[in-house]
Amino acid sequence: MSEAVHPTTVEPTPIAPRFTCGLDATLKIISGKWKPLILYFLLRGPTRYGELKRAVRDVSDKVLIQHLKELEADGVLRRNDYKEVPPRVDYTLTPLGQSLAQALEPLCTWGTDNMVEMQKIFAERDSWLREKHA
Amino acid sequence: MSEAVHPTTVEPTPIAPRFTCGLDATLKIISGKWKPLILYFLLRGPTRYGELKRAVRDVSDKVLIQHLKELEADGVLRRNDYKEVPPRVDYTLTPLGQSLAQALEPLCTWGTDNMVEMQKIFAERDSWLREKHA
DNA sequence: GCAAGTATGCACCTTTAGGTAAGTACCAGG
DNA sequence: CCTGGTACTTACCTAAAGGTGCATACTTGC
Repeated sequence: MSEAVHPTTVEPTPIAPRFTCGLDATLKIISGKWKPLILYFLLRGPTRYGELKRAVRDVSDKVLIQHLKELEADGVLRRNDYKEVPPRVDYTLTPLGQSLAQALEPLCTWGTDNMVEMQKIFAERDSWLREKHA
Repeated sequence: MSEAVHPTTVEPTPIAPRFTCGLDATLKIISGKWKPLILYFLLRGPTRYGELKRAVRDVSDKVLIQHLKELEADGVLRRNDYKEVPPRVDYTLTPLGQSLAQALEPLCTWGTDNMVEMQKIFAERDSWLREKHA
């Protein structure tokens, strides 16, 4: 590599900004197995923890909480604790989160529109994996 | 809950389709550290392996190839092998892939629009992690 | 009085996604 | 003739993401 020839040339910013486009930034926020689902579901309005848990099927408590905390720290949702005796908490999208969730809609639509092909693809994918594993 | 009252009502399909909406399906396809980036980049037209590798910074050969294979198997892109002596291969989006990549645009836009806030958030996130780890 | 539901916290464990480093077959260029 | 570039492949390893199960503190319903 030609870089190795240079005697450690400049490069004064070790902080790599590294954005192909805004996509990198977005992905950093929504990466997490259930995060897109959570955000998208919250478009329906304030949601209690329990509801969310039931909505986002198969998510474990640990991970759900963890994701919620991260999303809150990232400023896309807000946690509301009503300080009631049987705990009562709900989650809302911030304006930022709302716009993000809306940006997810095309993906949702795409999935819906191509549901049939997806079914086929997943079926093939599964049998393909089975062969490979056996 | 009133559901518990019902004596194990119907539910004749044990094959769980499990789609909150099409989002689940979409996520199954684009989940992979670099997949969204790959798809989005391919919107620019046929791209050789090397170009792609250089475009999607920091991706390793192993993973890039792997992702490309999966995306091909999922029918969103096509691999073109020109069977030439120094290998020459390029990748193109299928119509399906094209529509998918287009559905990613809002995410990209969102990231760009909120770049400033993202910078702040990531900075805070990092120092937050550092505290926690130390 | 005991189970269940509320929203979590924590310790532990497994899985797997991704990275590293090597090798392949072939050719062009210095 | 040896290095570098093409597009991969394979074996191996690690870090991290996610899952499981238990505990909490309080209340209401059976």
